[in-house]
Amino acid sequence: MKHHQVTILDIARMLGISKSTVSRALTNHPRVKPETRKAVLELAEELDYQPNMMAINLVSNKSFTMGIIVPEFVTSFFPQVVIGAQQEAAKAGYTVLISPSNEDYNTEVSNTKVMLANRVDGMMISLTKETKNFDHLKIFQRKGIPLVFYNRVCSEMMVPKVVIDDYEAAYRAVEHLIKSGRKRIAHLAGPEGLPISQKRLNGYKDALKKYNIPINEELIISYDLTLTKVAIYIRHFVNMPEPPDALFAINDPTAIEAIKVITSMGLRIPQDIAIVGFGNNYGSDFISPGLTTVNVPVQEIGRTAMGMLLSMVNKEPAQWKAVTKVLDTELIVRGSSVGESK
Amino acid sequence: MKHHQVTILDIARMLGISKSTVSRALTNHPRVKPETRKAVLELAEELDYQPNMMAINLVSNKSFTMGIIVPEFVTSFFPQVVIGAQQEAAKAGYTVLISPSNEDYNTEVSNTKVMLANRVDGMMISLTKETKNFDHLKIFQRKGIPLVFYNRVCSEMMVPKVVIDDYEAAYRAVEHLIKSGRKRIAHLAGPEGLPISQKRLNGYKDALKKYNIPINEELIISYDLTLTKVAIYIRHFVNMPEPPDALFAINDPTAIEAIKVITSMGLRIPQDIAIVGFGNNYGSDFISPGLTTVNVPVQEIGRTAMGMLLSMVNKEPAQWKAVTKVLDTELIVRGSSVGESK
DNA sequence: CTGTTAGCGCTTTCAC
DNA sequence: GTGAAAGCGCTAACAG
Repeated sequence: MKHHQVTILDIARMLGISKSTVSRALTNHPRVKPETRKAVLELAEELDYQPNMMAINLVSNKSFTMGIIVPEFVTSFFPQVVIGAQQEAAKAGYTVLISPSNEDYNTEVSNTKVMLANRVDGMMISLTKETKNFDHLKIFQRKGIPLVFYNRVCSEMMVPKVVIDDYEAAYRAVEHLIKSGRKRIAHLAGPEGLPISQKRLNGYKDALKKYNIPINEELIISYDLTLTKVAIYIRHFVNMPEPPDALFAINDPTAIEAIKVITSMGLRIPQDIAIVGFGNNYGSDFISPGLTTVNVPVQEIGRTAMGMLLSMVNKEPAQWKAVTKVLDTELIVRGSSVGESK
Repeated sequence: MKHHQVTILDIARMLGISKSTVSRALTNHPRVKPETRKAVLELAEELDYQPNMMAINLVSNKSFTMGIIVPEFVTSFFPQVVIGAQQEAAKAGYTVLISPSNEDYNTEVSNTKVMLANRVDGMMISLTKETKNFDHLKIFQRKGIPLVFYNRVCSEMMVPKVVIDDYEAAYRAVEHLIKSGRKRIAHLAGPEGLPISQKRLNGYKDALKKYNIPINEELIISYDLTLTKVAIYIRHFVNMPEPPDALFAINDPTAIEAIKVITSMGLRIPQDIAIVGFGNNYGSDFISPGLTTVNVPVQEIGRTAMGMLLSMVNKEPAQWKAVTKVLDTELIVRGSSVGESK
C-alpha cells in the first residue's frame, strides 16, 4: 500500500481554493491571479507535488511516451541508438518505453501489444532477424499511431524509415578489398530474409562484377547471426582447396569472431586473409588487428527516428510522408585489411 | 489526432451488454456466463482491442512500470543489467522506464522527477559518479515507493542493495598479480567519492599489506573515469624512474584504454607491465592480449534488483528489509597478466 | 450472472 | 479570476 501521494485536491483544500484553479496555476494558464499562482507553486514545491501523469495522460489521451523496440542489446549498436532517441525525446518532454525483442518474433509481437496497451504516442522499431509477418505492425497504421522503422526495415510497409545505404557501404567495403589486391573475397552474410543482408550481399556482388571478379557462390555463406557458428564457417573457408584471401563480414560482431578464430588457427591477418566488418561497433578499434569496417552513425539513427515520430505526432495521419532518410556511412580502414600488423 | 481507440464501452454497446460485464469478461472474473465471455473475447480480438493501461493505472493507482536509472549506456555493462531487469519485470507484467543519467548529477535528479511523475511502482538506480546529495532519492522513501540500489549504491540510505564484493574482488585481483611475481603494482582508481572506488582501493591496499609490499601512494591515481585521460596517467606511470610492473585498473574500459596506450608505446604486456581490469566487459576477451579481469554477473544484478522491487511492491513499507545482496564474482585470468602473449 | 454507480487525478468547458 | 461539473477508460463495490 502506497502512502497517499499529494494531489491538486490536497493543495486546493489547504489553500481554500478549487482544484480547477490549482490546475490552472500549475499549467501556466493566463487567467490566474499572480498571488494565487505563487501560493500554489510554493505549496506544491513544499509538498513534493508531482503531477500524476497517469491522470494527465488519460484526460489528454496522450501518453507522452514513445516506444522503442530493439532486436538485441548485447552489442553497443542498439544501446547507442536508444541514447540518441532518448535524448531527442526528453527534449520534447517525452519518455521512452524500451523493449528488447531478443531477435525473437513472438517476443516482438508481444512487445508491440505492450506498446499498444501503454498507449505509446508513437513507436520506432528495428525488426528481429526472423520477422516475416507484419500484421502486428499494421495495427499501428490502422489505429493511426506513428510508426517509424530504423535500421532493419520492412519494405512492404509505407511508413517513414531511417536507414543507411547498406548497398553502397558494402560496395565500398568490397571495393576497398579489391583495390588492396584481394582476388578471392568471401562473404559471411546475414539471414537471407533480412533486407539489410540482401543489400549488403548485392553491394558485395556488384563490386566484384564491376572489377571483373567472378562471383563464386562457394565463397558466400549466409548464416543466422548466431556468433558461436562463425567458427564453423571460417574453418570451412580456410580449409578450402583454394581458400579466400579476404572476408567481408555482415557485421562487426561476426568480423570480430572471425578474427578470433583465424588468429587462433595461426593464420595472419591481413597477410593471409584480410577482414572487413560493418558497423564500427565498440571493440572494433582495439581488437588486434584493428578492424576495417563501415562506420554507422548510430546515435544519429536514434535521434532521426525519434525526430520523425515527434513530428508525426501532432499531424493527421493523412499528412504523414513515408520518407526514407538515408544516413551517411564511412569506411574506416584499420589493420585488418591493409599493412603489416602484428 | 488519433483515430478513436476501441474501448470496453464500444464492445459493450455492440454486444448490447454493460461495460462492467465486458470488464469482468476481460479480467477473468469468475461470475460471467461462458457465452458472454466468449462473445466479448472474440469481439475484442476482432477489433484489436487493447486495454488502456492509462485508465487501469489510474484506477488501480499502480503504473505497472518500474524505473531503471543507469549512469551510462556506452559500455556493455548497463545494457546487460537492463536486459536482466527487463526480463524479470516482464514476467510479472511490468514494463520498465529507462533513463540514462549520463553520469550527470542534474540529469539524475530530473530523471527521478520523471519517474515520480510517471508514478513508477518502484525504481532501481545506480548512481552517477558525482552524486553526493541524495535528497531526490529520499523522496521515494518518504512517499513509500520501493527503491533499490544496484552496483553504485548509497551507503547512508537504508534501502535494499544489490552489489558485488568490490573489496574482495579487488583483493583477489591484486593478489593474483603479486603471486605472479609483480612487485610494483599501480592502481588507476575511480573517483574518490564513489564507494566502489574506495572499496576496490582498499582491496588493493590490503592485498599489498598482506604480502608485505609497501603501499606507494605515487602508484595510486584516482581519476574521473573520462577515458580520454587514461593516456596521460599511463604515460606518467611509464615514465617514472621506477615504473610499475603491473596495473590494476578500476574497470575494464580503463584497462582496455591502458592496453591500447601501453601497446602503442612499444611496451610488452604482460612482460613489461601486467594489466588487470574489472568487469569482464564486452571486448575484454578479444583485445590483445586478453584482459585478466573480474567477472561481474551483470544480468543477474538486474534480475536480482528487479526481483527485490517486485517483492516490495505488495508489502507495507514497514515490512521492507534493507538487505544487501552480494553477488559472486570470479577472477578470469587471461594473457594481460600472465604468459607470453604476442 | 449482470447492470448501476461511484470514483481514480486531472483538464476543460461553462458559468458567474 | 475562480468555481462547478463533466468526462477521459476502467475497476470495484453494491444491488439485484
